[in-house]
Amino acid sequence: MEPLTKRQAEILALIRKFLAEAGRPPTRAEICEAFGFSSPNAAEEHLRTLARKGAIEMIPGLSRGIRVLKTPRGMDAAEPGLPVVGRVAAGSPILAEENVEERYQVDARLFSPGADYLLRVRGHSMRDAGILNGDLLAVHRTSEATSGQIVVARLDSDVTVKRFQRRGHTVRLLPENPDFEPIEVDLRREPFAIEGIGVGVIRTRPR
Amino acid sequence: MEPLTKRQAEILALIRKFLAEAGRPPTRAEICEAFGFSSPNAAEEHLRTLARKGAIEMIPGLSRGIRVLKTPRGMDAAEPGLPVVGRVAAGSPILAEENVEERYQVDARLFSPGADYLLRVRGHSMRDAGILNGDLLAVHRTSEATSGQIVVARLDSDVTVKRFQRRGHTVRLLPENPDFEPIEVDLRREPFAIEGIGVGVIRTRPR
DNA sequence: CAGGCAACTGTTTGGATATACAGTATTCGG
DNA sequence: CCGAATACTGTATATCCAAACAGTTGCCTG
Repeated sequence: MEPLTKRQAEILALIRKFLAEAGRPPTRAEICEAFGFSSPNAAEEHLRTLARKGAIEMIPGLSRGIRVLKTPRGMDAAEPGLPVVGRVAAGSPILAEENVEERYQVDARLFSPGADYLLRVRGHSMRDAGILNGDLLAVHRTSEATSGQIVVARLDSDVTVKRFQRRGHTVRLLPENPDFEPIEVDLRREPFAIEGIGVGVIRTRPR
Repeated sequence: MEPLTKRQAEILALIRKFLAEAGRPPTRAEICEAFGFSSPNAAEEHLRTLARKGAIEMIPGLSRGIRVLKTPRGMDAAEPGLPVVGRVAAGSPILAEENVEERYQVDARLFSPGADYLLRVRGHSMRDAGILNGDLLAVHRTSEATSGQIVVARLDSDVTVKRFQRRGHTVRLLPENPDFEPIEVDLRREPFAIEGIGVGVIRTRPR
């Protein structure tokens, strides 16, 4: 998005505020009133500029036909909420369309660092970490992890959730359930990638 | 709010949908188009009825001057999201202002039945049910529970989370951790009330 | 069976709104 | 110093829109 001048940013902020408080986009006249303009054309030209720069969309002929488009960062404001990723097809990117089951609107402030998606956990290997079969793991996308963190890892073509431990060329993926065995990966010989780190859990039904 | 007829509920649903998808309230004409009406007066009369019944507000003279008012259950537009209840002061209602730490916007569709608030769980007595110290328990407000459900119960002036079991005049509150002892309550002699049932869990940091 | 209500059709009107056109002042890069 | 862009004033107008008025149909209730 092209950069906005200070005044243009003020206009955009007003549109957002109006939308949030009144539940409808402002008219040219209402923008004028808010800023003290005496001509509706002042508002009209600001709107045209904002539309040209990609900040808003104007629907011709409609009253209050203003739409605020995506926010500067976080390209995916068009699809609000966090995507729920189920079984990940072998070889496909984790957020590929085919893997997304649904989207849930969840407050970003809940997790830090912020969650990028929710992964539906299969199996009981993380039971003792309080992550049960069917739970949604809130995942922050990153390829870096430190020992002790819970990671979403990709092995060959399998995606798994385990506690991460690294020693030199060896990565150990530790389950949190004595019934399961740790996985050892030799980074020099086997494919391995971290898809993200666990930053939270959402369980949608009680146990 | 006065009950709506089927048709009126459809109109209200359309307004909500329009608002969510287009980002602005519909005009009379747009309502007509959506339902196949050939007279704007059909929409006008529906809107008047909805306004009279308290479902919407109409601002006279303004184009698209429709506001959807609070929905029947606990989520009013003024205070969006679910309140987080921390330590509950003895004797005070669980949702009293002083007990609410914060509010988080969380998609209502996540839980069924719907969650009314989030209770911050203290202690480890429900560890084996995957509810850890510091977790947020999503609670559906009700005073009824069936055996086996996880309940938020009030004993004397203490609020606790346990698995519910009832036998005649006796209620047993079962922890999910062998280090803790079950609590027995004789309903004829001791104060006891169910505040709600657990419908989900949110953990905001990994373990 | 009369009367009320829900759910429409059809028409009209004044005010609300978007939008074009004609100017003015200021700033800024070339 | 000139042209372009920003940031406005002021005026005008076709169209959008809310809202009123006059009917119709079917259903339910007393």
